[in-house]
Amino acid sequence: MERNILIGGAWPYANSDLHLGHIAGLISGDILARYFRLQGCNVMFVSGTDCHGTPITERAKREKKSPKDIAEYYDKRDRETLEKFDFSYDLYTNTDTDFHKQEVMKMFKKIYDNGYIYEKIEPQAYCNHCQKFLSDRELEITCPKCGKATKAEQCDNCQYVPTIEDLKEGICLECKEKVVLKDNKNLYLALSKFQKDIEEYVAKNNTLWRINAKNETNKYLKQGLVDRAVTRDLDWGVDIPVPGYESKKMYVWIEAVLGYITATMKKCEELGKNWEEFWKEEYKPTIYMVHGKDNIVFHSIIFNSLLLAMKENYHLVNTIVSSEYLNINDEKISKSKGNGTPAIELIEKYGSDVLRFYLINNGPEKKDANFTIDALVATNNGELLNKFGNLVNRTLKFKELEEIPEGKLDENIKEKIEETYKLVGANIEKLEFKQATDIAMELVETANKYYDEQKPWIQKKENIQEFNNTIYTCVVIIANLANIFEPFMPSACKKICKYLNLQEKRWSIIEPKIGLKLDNIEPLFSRM
RNA sequence: CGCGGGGUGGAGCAGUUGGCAGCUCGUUGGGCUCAUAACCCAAAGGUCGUAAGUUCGAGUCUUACCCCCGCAACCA
Repeated sequence: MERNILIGGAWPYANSDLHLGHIAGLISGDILARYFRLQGCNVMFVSGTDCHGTPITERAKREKKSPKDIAEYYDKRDRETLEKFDFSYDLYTNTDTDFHKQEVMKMFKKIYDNGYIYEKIEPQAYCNHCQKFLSDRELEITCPKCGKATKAEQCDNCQYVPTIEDLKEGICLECKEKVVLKDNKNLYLALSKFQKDIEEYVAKNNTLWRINAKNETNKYLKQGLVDRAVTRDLDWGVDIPVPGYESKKMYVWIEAVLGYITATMKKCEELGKNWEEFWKEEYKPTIYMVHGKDNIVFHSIIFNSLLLAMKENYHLVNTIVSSEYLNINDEKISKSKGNGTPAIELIEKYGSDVLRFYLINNGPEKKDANFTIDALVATNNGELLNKFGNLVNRTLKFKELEEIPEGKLDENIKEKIEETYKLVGANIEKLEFKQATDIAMELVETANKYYDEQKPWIQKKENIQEFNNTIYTCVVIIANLANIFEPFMPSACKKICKYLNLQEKRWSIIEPKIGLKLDNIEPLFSRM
């Protein structure tokens, strides 16, 4: 039976350019999507730009623009970036579409009607001058414990978490006026009701999760799940479909994660497919969620709770593919350090294959990783160009070779190719992407070794049939490398497909057409 | 006892359930000339932070200790 695979890539936040760290995390999704497509699975790979939330409204205010302008600008930038990195999303949308908002409101209403969203009235800091309720981050207080000034979320200095009483003395960060406490009503998601369900779900499903996802999720479960406010006093976002909440918007994390579903619905509508194939229990889908480590609990706990709260037989997330962080030159990526070079600038300079390969082979798969230009150059010139690129070149551009000769595929090589498909596939499914690329590179090395042992430059003079066998065998290897490397370096693979006129892409051994003219062969990679 | 990550040949790293210590680069010597001076073979180089423990056997598990890195905000 055809497997239904849903892959959700984290939604980039529309308030700054994507940097290499984002790509390092998201690339896993594209590997999975491309691999499962080659396997012939029914794949849906979705993502989009997250247009809402306070950082965007704050930025808009600073730049004297509308939040919509900001969101639209970065939505466009992000699309461009991801496209240049050869991300193969079935749909990349954004949260500012009417479709998304309408569908999310329906889901929210359903959860409300099911009794998992409830109203709570509590005192909250209010600024009379700005005429609005302030979130803790918009409020400055003097820490009662250590006496220093701090934002009201948590003391910057001593980690003290302020109580509501402490906020009475706070001042509005925007206008510097003293605030008052005033009753405010908000809707809360009853996460506490799902404690048991989520515990059971995690215990049953986490065998394939990344370690960080297990640890982080268990940490929250151990502390006990706490209900979370899902309405915000903002004017930019998705409306609340409950009477009395006309002036508020939906908490961005609730709305954005539901985007995985709305995006699937949208794409399936276009294709005339049934979106439930990817989400409902009866279709036995496999659901992957791909993101950085700070996103873990939103996907493992909140998203799954929302799915349960709809009570519509949703299948829960199977696998949390959460990466660690990427450092640049041994430093954490941060705007103040100015080392978060937009990924789009790097891709324009270096191209997608080498950056993708580097991020997969040296990326933050299990622990924080480091990126340096020196290492990138080494990967490009050593691994890719000298080994892979050169194999293709020395074979297809063999002196005076004009077409793929009629030859016999070496039996040992055939076995090696078949084994490589098996092992690379198994490692991709285990989320061991680094290991997968290492095994794929082994086939390249085997090929170069075979080539040297056969000495085709001598065979050509002494035994033309042996020469043909050697070249043919190498061409077969190259053709199959175009499949095996497809999840990692689609652009180079596309070039090979063109050279060898390969029509069929699949996850098993293929043989190219004998007699095909070898024209216009260009190097796969260029020296840096 | 704040939280978390890490200490493996010259450098950068893998080592997934404990079973002869691997990879890339670099170094040294050799081979080849098809290929983007790329390819292939061989060699040198590690008491796996320290100490103790569990075990037939530990880089891998337990305990103690030493050292390095991150933890306002922006930020995956």
